[in-house]
Amino acid sequence: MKYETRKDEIIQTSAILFQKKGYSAVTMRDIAKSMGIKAASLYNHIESKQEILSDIIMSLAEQFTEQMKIIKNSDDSSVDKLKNIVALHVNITSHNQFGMASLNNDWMHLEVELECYLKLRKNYENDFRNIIEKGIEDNELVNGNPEVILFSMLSTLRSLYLWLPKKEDLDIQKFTNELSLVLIKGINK
Amino acid sequence: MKYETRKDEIIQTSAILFQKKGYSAVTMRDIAKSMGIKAASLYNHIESKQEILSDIIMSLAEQFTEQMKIIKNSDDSSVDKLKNIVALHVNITSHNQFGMASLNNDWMHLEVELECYLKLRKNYENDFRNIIEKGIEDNELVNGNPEVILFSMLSTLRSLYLWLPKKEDLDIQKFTNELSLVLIKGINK
DNA sequence: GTCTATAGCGCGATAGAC
DNA sequence: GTCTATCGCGCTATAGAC
Repeated sequence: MKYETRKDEIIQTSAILFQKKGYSAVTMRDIAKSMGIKAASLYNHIESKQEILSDIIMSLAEQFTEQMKIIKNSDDSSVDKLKNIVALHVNITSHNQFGMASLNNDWMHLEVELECYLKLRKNYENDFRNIIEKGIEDNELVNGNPEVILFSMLSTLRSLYLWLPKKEDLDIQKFTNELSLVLIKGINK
Repeated sequence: MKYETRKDEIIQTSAILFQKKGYSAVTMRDIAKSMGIKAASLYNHIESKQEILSDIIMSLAEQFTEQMKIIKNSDDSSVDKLKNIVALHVNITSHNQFGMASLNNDWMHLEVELECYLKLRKNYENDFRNIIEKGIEDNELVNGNPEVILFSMLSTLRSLYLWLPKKEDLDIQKFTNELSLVLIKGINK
């Protein structure tokens, strides 16, 4: 069976539509039509359109938070921690292509959960930054601007949702290694 | 004077609002309110909401197309061409922070101009890819996967609009150099 | 659990006074 | 060039039959 519950089907169907046009441009009628039912029927399974968005975004934000906690508390070197962060983004994105679009582009349309989301996001970025700064301090990384390094890596990792779907027959493990090489070792010969 | 024409003011004001909430979530009443007039008055200067979006996106797309033509036809090395592309993105983004958000996130809401936009975008990516492939061929760049290199660089450059505004007292030249270093030389010691 | 019907509201855009 | 008033439509969400 493709979906565990009808609510699950609504959320996954919505995520696909939200990726294409964004939360605001997708109507309840669009979602219902994709499922072959009428818009009013959706409300037997969900409270509101807002609840759909909130479910998509917050479950992903919590996955990132949980995994980052494991990575930052490990005994790995800073470079290995960065590689684990790359792998984390590739893994979550490959299992939630569509939801990642909402996480990146539609978080500002959250209502009650907005503040909580922003806090999780800020903490994640701080953990990421601390790992980079520790790597520079320990002479594992070049003595560059940690903000620029953070920005570059995070921008690439946050864009994975746009790019992974294009490579359907992708070997995830191989791709993760290639991306780590480009992001960490650079491209200059 | 801050704006050349009233139409120019509408477009720049809209770009700021589009960055915050996206094209679909911004209403003509929002735009008018930001300018201290009523929504109906906007229509003395523009044809439609769609025209605002189209003006923002297409003028930027044409700037990128024009500058890429100069870069790809120059006699520079591949690495220098890549550095010029970095500088191009930093320059355009620093002068059009808000419009770059629409270029990245709201292009799918274009109507008559959608096809033209997609063509310009595809050509731009092809030119970028060719420069990377030439660099690998000539042994200037490491023998990595050119698609992964393209993806990583383009993701970072396309996210600049999110990041440049946070660094208000930024030395553009210095930042361009730092970013080129990170993207091309990598961060590993 | 899905349907039809519809409430209540806000949207983009237009008409016409000033 | 801006205003008030309004049209026609589509939106989220609800009520109640089946």
